[in-house]
Amino acid sequence: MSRNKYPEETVKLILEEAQKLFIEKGYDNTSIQDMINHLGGLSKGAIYHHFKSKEEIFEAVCKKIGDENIIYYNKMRDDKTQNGYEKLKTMIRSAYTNPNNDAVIAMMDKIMSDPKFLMNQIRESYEVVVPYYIEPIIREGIMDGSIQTDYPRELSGVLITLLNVWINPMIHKTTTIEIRKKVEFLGFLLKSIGIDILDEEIIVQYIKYCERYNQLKQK
Amino acid sequence: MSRNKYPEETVKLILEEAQKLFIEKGYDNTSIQDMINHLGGLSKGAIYHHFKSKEEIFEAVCKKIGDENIIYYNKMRDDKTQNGYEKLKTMIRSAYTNPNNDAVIAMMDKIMSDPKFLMNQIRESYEVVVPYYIEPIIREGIMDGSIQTDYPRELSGVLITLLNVWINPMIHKTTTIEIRKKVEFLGFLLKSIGIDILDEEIIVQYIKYCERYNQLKQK
DNA sequence: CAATACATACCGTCAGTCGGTATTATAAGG
DNA sequence: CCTTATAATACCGACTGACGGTATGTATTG
Repeated sequence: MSRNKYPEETVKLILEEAQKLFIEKGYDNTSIQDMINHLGGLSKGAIYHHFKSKEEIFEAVCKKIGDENIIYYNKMRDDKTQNGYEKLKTMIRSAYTNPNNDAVIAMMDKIMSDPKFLMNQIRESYEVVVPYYIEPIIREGIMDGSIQTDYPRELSGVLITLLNVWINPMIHKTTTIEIRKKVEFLGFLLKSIGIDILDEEIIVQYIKYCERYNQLKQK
Repeated sequence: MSRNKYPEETVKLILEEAQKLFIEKGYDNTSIQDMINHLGGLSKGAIYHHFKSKEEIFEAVCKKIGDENIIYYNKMRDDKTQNGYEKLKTMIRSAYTNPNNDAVIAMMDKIMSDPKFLMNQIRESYEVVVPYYIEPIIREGIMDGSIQTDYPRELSGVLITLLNVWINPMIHKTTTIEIRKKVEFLGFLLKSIGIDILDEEIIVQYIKYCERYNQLKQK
């Protein structure tokens, strides 16, 4: 391929293809040669001109995915029409209502089954999502009186951990019956520490989401 | 090396060396050649005679580590001198009082920093530790009246998740001040759902453990 | 003599390198 | 303002060393 006047476009092409392949086949099973084959004429030298290692490509892809999510997070956090309690609810719901189409579920599943991506996801939730989104929303809820707690930071961490890890069907496989007990218990737990936020609507939506995931896995 | 009359001894040697290297350098950075170099004369053919892949060696090492832990878990679970509540307390304590020597802390840290090992650890806690140890102990506590809950399974999962992931200094780096708030909140949370189990003694021990870990990390 | 426990040479694949080339940006001189 | 020399950049593609894994052979055990 001939030299591109705007190298960012080449970088963008590489990252898009890398993301697609990483999600499709996992980090280890995607080779640089794979990327070259899908990039129509672009050479190995080109890739290594823009990135110094496969690892650096991985990190750039993670950042790209993170940046895309942050657009939605910002919208939710800065929404003037909702109070803290409502925002937190929206935030929780967003974890499994956006991905109601099967493609996104499949993508998430691939990501979660790759330890490298999963660890990145967990770390990012503690380093970005909690301090810049969940905690500020809870603090807003404290200010406007819609949430009561003395531990906004810790509550955020626990909430994210349980949603991301414990209740995540992609990490811990569960049957439909177990799912209901788990999410009901989570509701009871949150209510016990002052946040009555998992209503029947959210619970039902979440169970539906898990069931859809289990269906997809069986095939 | 000449043929060994007792091949299990060769297998044991390989696994011991593999475990040492995996922990020291991580899974990806340990090569089969590394193992050969440390196994004094044993060849690649020997390794691949006993294991069909590097992945299989990894799984065997994980099983080995798991089996070693299970000995301690069995002792705690089957101890006739303690009731359910006391056993659960012992179980929680064991996570950070055994490893009071720096070598074990360093080992755990290495394991936690390798996504492959970490995922294995999380999965095993859900598939083995919860159903065969934590949940039975909590059920015993319900029977003998020392623990009150309607959700023994879910409570076990939440407990393990928060101990293993959220409060784990090796996953989520925290300062001494943050540690105290986190563990206090965890105590409050558990108390709110009916298990008043994190007393001042456990809290202080845990903080000491984290501080020691942070000291080791600074060097 | 059959099964097992190894040794060794070898293979394909991979991430990464390096010397080279073509294109663009920069800047000096007319 | 336009040319021209020079430097910087974008990219090529053959090559390297290391890796996981295999095939074949050999000595030892049962």
